[in-house]
Amino acid sequence: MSLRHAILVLLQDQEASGYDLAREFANSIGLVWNATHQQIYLELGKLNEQHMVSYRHVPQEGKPDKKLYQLTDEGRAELIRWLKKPAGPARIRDAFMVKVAGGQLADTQSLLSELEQLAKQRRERLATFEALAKRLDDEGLEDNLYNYLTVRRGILDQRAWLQWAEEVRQTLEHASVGSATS
Amino acid sequence: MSLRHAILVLLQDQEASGYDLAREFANSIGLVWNATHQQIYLELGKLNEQHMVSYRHVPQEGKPDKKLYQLTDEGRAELIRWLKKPAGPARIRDAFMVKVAGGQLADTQSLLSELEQLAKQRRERLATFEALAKRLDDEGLEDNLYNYLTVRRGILDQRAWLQWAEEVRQTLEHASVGSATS
DNA sequence: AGTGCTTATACAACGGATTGCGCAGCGCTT
DNA sequence: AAGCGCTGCGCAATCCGTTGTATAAGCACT
Repeated sequence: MSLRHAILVLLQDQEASGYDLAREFANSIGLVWNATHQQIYLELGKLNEQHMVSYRHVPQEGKPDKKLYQLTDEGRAELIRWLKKPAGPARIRDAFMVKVAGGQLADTQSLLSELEQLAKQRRERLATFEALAKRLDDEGLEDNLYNYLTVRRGILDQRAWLQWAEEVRQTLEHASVGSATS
Repeated sequence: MSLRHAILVLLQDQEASGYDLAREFANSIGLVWNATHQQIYLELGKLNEQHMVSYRHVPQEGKPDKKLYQLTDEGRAELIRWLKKPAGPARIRDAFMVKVAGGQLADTQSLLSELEQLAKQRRERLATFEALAKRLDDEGLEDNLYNYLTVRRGILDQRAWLQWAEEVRQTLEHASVGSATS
């Protein structure tokens, strides 16, 4: 029930279009809360009706017009109210992990190749986050404290995942050498 | 769309009742895929209709009767089919992280106390997982390989989170000393 | 005696989320 | 010239998920 609050948090720093938000949900914030563009446009509509956000229409050439949304005082008040309440428990749906848990019935090779593919994505993300963390650090942490901490979470998460992936790789390669050498 | 497959994975090892599964979803598997009991009972009903699982009725005294479900050949086949397809992207909804991202507007002290509360839970989980990993190791990894790897994921995840929490604690305590000493 | 937890299953209602479709034009590649 | 991908918005249907409620009995605590 707090996609709305994730949006309000994003709008706290800068005004943005639905499309901008969708991109942020696909990258940075997406690691913590994901949403598709349909969901976002719908929620922006509701937030607007409830006077939590307002928008100005920006005509563009070559591209479709856009609506730049910003927080209203009421939106900011709602956000502050929400921040005071304890957060609900985190929910995850990680299909790959379910596959690992059921690994006995799976083909080890295809599991390993999927693992490698995911590891590649994680390495890229890690690089992005490390660059971003450095930039925020250079700009001065005082102004970017919470962004910095969020990015740090991303970094530690990627590293932990990659470390685990390395363990899995070694374990499964040994196991497959030991049992099923074609 | 793969709560069903998570259930099939759990039933792969042993027959279980809906209630048993609900407990597993609240603990081990819940870190990777969460579901409530209503969802589970509903899905078991559907899986039964589709002949992916079967059950035997077990009368009990003092407690309500239960249905012990097990995988059918068709269920196992479906699971194998699913394991071959690449897994969909992981989805997360972590409200606390959204709160951290919006931390500028929050009360630092209440954020820190919520952090400490979550850290406590994570430490407990970590201890449980470490004990479980040790037990699986003692029993022989060959038989428990995929369970072991899943538990390892849990361990590394808890450690990474706790490390981050420590960073946050230090950062925010310094910051609040620097700026807002009551 | 009353309250609340545990075991065990299940329905109903609502709201949130995913999927599919549609419009519209620009720029790049094949 | 056709196809693809990006920017940008949006509706509709359906599916998934959460919350509330119900039943039923035993056990522990107050």
